[in-house]
Amino acid sequence: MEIIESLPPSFPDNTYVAMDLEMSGMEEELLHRPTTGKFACLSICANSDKIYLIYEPTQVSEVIKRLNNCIWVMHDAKFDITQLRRWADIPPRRKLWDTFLMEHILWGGYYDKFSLADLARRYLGIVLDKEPRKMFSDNYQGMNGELLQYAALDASITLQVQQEQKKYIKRNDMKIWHEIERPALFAVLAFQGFRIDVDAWKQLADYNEKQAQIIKDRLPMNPSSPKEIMQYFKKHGKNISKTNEDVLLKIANTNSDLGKIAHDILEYRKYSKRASTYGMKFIEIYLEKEDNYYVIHPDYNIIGAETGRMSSSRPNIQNIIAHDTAEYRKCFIAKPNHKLIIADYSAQEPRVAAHLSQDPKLLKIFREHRDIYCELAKVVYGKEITKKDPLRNKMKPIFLGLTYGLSSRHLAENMGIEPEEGKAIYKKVFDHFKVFAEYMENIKKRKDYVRTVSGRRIWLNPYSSRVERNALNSPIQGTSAEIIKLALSILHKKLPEGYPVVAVIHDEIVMDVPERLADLMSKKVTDSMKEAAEILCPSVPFDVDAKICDSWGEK
DNA sequence: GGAGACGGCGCC
DNA sequence: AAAGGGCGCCGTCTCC
Repeated sequence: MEIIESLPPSFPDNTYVAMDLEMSGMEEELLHRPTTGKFACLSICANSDKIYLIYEPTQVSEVIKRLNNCIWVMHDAKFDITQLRRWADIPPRRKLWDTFLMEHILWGGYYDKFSLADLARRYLGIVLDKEPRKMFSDNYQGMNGELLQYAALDASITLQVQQEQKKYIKRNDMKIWHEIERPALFAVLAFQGFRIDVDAWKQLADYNEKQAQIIKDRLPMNPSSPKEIMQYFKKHGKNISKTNEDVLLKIANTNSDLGKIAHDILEYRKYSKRASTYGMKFIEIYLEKEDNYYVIHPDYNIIGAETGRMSSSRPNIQNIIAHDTAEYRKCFIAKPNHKLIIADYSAQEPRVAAHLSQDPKLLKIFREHRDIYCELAKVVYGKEITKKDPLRNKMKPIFLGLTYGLSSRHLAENMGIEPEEGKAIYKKVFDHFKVFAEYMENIKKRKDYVRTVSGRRIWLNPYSSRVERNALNSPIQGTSAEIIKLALSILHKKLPEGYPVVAVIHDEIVMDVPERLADLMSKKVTDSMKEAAEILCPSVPFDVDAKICDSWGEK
């Protein structure tokens, strides 16, 4: 391996060129933000034996310029591009190969590890020593011989992995990359910060911390310890093997001393969850000042789940409390003189299921824009109900449950009915939606892989007890994920300058736009979401609800 | 003292 | 007969 400590030349057009950026002194919690750390080096490699290294960030823009017509190969390009944009203009580009995302497209569900070291071992039989990386984070003293080797090797390995991956990549995998994942990557890179009402959040954090402490003080054990809870209950004549909400709620409903304890533990759990997961840490670590207000920028993982769903972390914005209270989402607000647009698909997964199964009765319901849950009530109870009927909410878990293989027994438990009744409900639903039932029966037999509508493979583990449920659910969840990703990128292309998306939550897009543009932007996001669904699931119309609000917590 | 598993629970 | 699909984060606990 020859290391050349200088700028790379201009390679011929469409040369695969691996790049790997090393940063020093990055804060662990903020690896996804261009706000901490310093440029250490960039290694560039078009031939795995010859690596160019630069140490000066001032040279980044020249490198970018010289390599503009090459196909960039990066392992987790989201990180490198986020950081490199501190020193050079890098618009969305077609000529990009992300070995990390490509590996997910190829082997989602098959492997569960996707680091460069994992890929090096899988494809090249090389065991990478990740120890030297620590020298970039702790106490960085500038480049030395060992670090130089390490940085150069990463670029070389990335290129070699890409060359191996290429042998497995089929035409359709490239289509998924170029039409779904790569555009979604650049859309996510363009997300803007989500403003937070810091004072309101702090007040919630304070309050819940205090409440949790009050209850903890009067309990005879550490209520955060399932072990201690079980020991305590055993000592008082009640054997339990789990201490989750279902179990404790049953005890809490008995009129006894233990019932009071169980009730208190559940209360404690509620407050302490809010004080910890949604507490001060959320505020202290991730806040960024922007003009005279504060925003957060979560880290979106483009393929966060094996199904293709995105995930979010640092902080996870996709699990902010929504059902019990709106006060948390009310802390997410529009910027000064702006409005939030909250747009979500109505019954996205049932529509996807209709498209995948081509069940004529399901298709008819959606084509006539009827409400799937009201229709379900008709099928199950023979009752015509309106959207306001409380029965409608009871129907929701039925269809959702079906799509991930919920057993009739658990369905009955959730609905608070007898197991036989649960069974009867399933029978009625399957008898009515016959083609859907056949689709489910067929797909759950698969043991190798299933596909989404784009043709993405999701590998199954035939030895897992979940294999049937995964087979049922993955095409539906995975297709839904593709729809929202495509919607994000269609919207991105409509708004290349200043893409005002601030969050995406599986079937929902949140934008923060100047008030005067609110109606226009609301239409743009709605149209983009409908177009995306139309492209991937053309047999079903998708309805989108869009609201213009001041906070995320408004109904 | 740190890593990782686990129980638990927030969301879609 | 049968752990309800997918995540990330927290505190606890075990192990090294």
